[in-house]
Amino acid sequence: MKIASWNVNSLNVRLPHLEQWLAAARPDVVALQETKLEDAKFPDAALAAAGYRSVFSGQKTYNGVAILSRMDGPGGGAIEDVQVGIPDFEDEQKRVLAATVNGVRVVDVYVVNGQSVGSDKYAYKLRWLDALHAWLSGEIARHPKLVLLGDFNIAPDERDVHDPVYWNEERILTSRAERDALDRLRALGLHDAFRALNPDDRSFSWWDYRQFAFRRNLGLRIDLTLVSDALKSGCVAAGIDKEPRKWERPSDHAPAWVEIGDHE
DNA sequence: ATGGTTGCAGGGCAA
Repeated sequence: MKIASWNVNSLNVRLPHLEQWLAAARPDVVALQETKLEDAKFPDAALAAAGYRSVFSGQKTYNGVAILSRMDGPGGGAIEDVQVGIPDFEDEQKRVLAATVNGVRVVDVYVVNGQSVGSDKYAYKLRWLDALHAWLSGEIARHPKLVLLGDFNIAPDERDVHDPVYWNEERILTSRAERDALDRLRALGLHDAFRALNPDDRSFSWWDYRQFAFRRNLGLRIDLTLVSDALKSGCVAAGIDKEPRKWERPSDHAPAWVEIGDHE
C-alpha cells in the first residue's frame, strides 16, 4: 500500500500536475495540503475520472486538505470514518482531515507555518501542535495502524536542511520548540518512515520559489510520513519524488511517499 | 542569503 503526501499550493492551478503524477506514481492513498479551494469547487469529478475517490475540507484562498484513494486499490479504495479537524479544538483554518482506508488510519495535516519565532502565528503553531498531540494519543490507541502525514513545516534535524548554520534552532521551521513538538509526536510511537529507511539521505521536499532555490537544491525536508509502531516493520520503502518540482509552474513542494507491505 | 516568487485576488498577505 503506497501512501503519499503532497502540498500542491492551489489545486486549481495544480490539478493537471496532480493528474499526471497520479497516473505515473499510482499511489493508493494521497494526502493533499494547501488545496486553497472551497468544498463546492473541489475537482472530485476530475479525480474520479483519474480513478480516485476524494474527501476534502477546504476554504477560500488559504489552507485546505484532502484525502484521495485509488478506486482499484486495496479494499476498493473505500474511505471510511472521515474526521474533519481536531476534535474539541476550535479553528477556522482547514488543516486536518482523517479517514480510514483498508484498515489504515490516515491523518492528513497541514501544520501551521508560524512565520517567525516569537510571532503570534508562532504561538498559534505551538498551540496547534499541542492540540494535535492531545488528540493523536487517543487516536493511535483507537487505530493502532495509523499514518500521520503532511506538510509539517518542521525540518526534523540537520540532515533535513541545506544549510544548518542558517537553518538553526532560533529560526522558523527549525526552532528548538518546533522540534520538541515533533519529538513529542514521535514519542506517541510515530516514526519518520523516510528517515528510518534512508538514514543518510539528504533529499528535500520543499524549495523556495525564489533565487533558483530548486536548481541549486537549497531546500528543506518538511513533508513527512510518520507511521505508527504497528506499521513500522511493514514499511519497505519511502522516498520523495522530485520530478513534479521540475515541471512548468510547479508547486514549491514535492510529493513524499511510503510503501507499506503486508501488515496485521 | 534573507532581496528575490507564487497564489489569490485585484492590494497586500501568506508562505
